[in-house]
Amino acid sequence: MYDPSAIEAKWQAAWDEAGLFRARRDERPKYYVLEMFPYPSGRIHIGHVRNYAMGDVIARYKRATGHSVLHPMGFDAFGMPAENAAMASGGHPKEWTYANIDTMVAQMKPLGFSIDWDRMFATCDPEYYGQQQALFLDMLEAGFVDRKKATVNWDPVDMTVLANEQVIDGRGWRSGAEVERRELTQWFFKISDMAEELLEALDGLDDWPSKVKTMQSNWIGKSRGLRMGWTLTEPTHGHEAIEVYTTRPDTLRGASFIAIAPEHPLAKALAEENADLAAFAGNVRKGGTTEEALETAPKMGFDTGRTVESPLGGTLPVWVANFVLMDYGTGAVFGCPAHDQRDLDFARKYDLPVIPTFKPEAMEDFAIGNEAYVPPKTETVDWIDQPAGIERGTGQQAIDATIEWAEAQGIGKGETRFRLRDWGLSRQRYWGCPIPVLHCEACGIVPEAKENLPVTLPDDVSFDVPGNPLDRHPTWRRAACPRCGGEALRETDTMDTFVDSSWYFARFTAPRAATPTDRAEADYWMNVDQYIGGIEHAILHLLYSRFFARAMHATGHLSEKAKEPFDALFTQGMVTHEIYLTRDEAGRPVYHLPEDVVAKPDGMRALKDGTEVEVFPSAKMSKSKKNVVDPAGIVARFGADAARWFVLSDSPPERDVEWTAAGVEATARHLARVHRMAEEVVGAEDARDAALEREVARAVDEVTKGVDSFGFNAAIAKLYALAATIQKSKAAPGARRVALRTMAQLMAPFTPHLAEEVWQATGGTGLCAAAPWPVADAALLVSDTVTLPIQVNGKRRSEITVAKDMPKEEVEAEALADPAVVRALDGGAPRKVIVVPGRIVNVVA
RNA sequence: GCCCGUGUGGCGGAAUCGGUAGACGCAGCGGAUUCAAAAUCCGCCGCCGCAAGGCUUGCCGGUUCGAGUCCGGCCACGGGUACCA
Repeated sequence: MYDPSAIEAKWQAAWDEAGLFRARRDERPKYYVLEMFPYPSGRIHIGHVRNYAMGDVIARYKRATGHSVLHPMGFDAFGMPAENAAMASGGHPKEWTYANIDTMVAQMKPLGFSIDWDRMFATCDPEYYGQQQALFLDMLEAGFVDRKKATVNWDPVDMTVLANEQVIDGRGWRSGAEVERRELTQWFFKISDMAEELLEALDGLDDWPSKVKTMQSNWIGKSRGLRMGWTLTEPTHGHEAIEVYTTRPDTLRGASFIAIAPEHPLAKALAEENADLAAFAGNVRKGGTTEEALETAPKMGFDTGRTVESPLGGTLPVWVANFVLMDYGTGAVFGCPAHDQRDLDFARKYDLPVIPTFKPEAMEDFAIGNEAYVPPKTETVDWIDQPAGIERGTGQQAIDATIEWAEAQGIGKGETRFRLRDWGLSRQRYWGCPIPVLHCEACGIVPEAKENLPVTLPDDVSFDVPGNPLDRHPTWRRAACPRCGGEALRETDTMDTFVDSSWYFARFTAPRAATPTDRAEADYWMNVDQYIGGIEHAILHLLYSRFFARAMHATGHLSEKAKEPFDALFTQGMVTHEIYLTRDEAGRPVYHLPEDVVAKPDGMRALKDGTEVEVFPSAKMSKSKKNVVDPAGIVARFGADAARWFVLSDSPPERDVEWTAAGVEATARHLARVHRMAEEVVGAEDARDAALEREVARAVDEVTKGVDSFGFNAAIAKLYALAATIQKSKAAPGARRVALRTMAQLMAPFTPHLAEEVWQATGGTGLCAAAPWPVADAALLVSDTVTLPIQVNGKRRSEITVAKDMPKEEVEAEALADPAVVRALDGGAPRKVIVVPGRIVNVVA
């Protein structure tokens, strides 16, 4: 009888006792596998199970192939939800967070992951964030840190800064007030200084998904363009010209206006004497700071009445426009409506000229309607009075030629720019790592002395009023200036939680060290050989970690090779589930948990009262839609092995997987079958069977390849097939016993507890988790015949089985003699016969 | 808006290099066992068609002896968009 609850606890205790999962530096090659650590939201969900099951497959497999494995776990424990919980129910973020961590660890341990729990930490442990402060001070000293203005979401009613997700349709989530953009002085990491290096090093990341590299490359956004000054017809407020940067200098002749950001110094100066412009600027400041909000906002402009001289003759009007951002380039652009949709919309709205500078190759009648003409820069077009003299050529040729021309004319200068902006790390929040600096009246901004670290968060805070509790704390801010000893005030900004997650992988190599890293440990364990996490982290987290690893190398905390900290990256998909809902009297949706719904012949019904339930297609599990599955319940009913096997079985790891009750039940049935098969051969003497040995060898080969290449679903499919083969085999019990023993090893990364049970029942020595991975006998994998499909005109008509090394001519003759082929040819002679050895035959009639 | 993905039977999905589309699993159907049921075991199972055969990988077009796979255009859905993590 297969009883997961009994065997799983037993084997977990056995592994613990053997200390199998404690990472040790020894003579074996090391392997560091890491899953992105979780946020302690309350309980683990089935998506976590899938993520850690994948890492555990790798960890157990690598251990079996003779590696010394580091497989740690921790918690990304600072962040907004803890403060939100404190606001909602009056607790303290610290208590909430640590209680959640306890719950989640208690949920994870029964799943049997081969984690070195001794290394666990949370980023909100003073031991961790104190080292983060030390790291920050080293980075400050090394010139990686800056202080400058940044734009934030300001809630004018709550008088507080809002996160982007707290801005809903341009309004504050609590106050409902219209949010406005406001500039604050903030701390920054100078990641943009590293843009070129972060871009170029992507090339070396051979084991990263190319989509992630493409996304990062686009995010960094290297571009070559032209920077030029447009002379104001009349100098004003100390401005003689407007500096503009453009990546499309080839469209210079089509420029019909200059647009500057509302925060541009010239716009600000003009607004001081023009109430209408000031009102306009105030108006366009409304709304959130996200790129999406800015890009999709209706385009608005204000004509300043000023003009600039065009280097090509004539003058252009100067507008203030909401779609020009001070953070990008110079805060000013020229508008070329003919070849930019945004500029065209703007020009149509405000009746500005639309001047084409090129048209499709060899086209006579060409006019711009309400759609800008924007062909790829690689397409050849005909140019109209192009200043650099191009007549027919690609956009890229014209861009290069125009930059050269502009430099020769002294109009402007070619310039390489990056889209990547510096990383603003200041947060006006309590539950984060305090930035360890002081503001001293005498000395200015002074770094805290390292011996005073950690700068810990005060516990006596309240969340009944909006804003940062550190700001209003009666005593916490006051401290002695480390330089002059006088009175100083602590910085009350805390760090972005992305800082916490940008070096935790390094800390795992020596989680209790008195410095951020212990170089001997870090040099041994780094890099992370396999990193596994969600695609949602493709850009920010991974880019910030790459930056941090470089900064940590520069400050002596990591070696040269760790500058790219993640050798291989795998991005896994989500676990989804159907959504069940009924309606209340007012027609509002009422969501139901999967366990509260039952399938009846005529559809889904609510368990409580039998009401008919509407079923919506699977979507990412979310608490609000109640389409969540709690792993604790699954483990209790079906066992950890069933949960682990199922989340990996049905879908390729990089894709989403749909959780279904039927699926996990089928898994449980299969695992029970395997258990039964092992019981049947207990006590048999080992025996041999050629057919079984061949099948086992094939399974070893395919499962190994599957595990090596993240084809977990394919490996599991093969394990299903192997179980069926063994079950149906007429071979002696002893031969099945041998086959099952190897199958236990192949199953061990997926269902480690059941594997131990089968291993023991079939006479395996010691723990299966400690046994070396099986190797397939190459001689058993080859076959001397091959079956070839035969196509006629690309359609499959027949197949033939021939010797593997049969010459092409003989294969062709045999194929043409095939009755089905003769019939398909209908007496006609083949025009051509294509024989792809070992693959296919195609007869062209 | 912009960047990156994904789209294959009733369902989840397979097809590692351009070479038999639908492995494996679910659901369904038929049978064995059983007094009966559960459990278990065996078999069938893309669509249309009595059959021969035809059709079929989101839609439209292209390259090729041959396209789920490569190219172009569209549609839908998902991720990211710098203060959610």
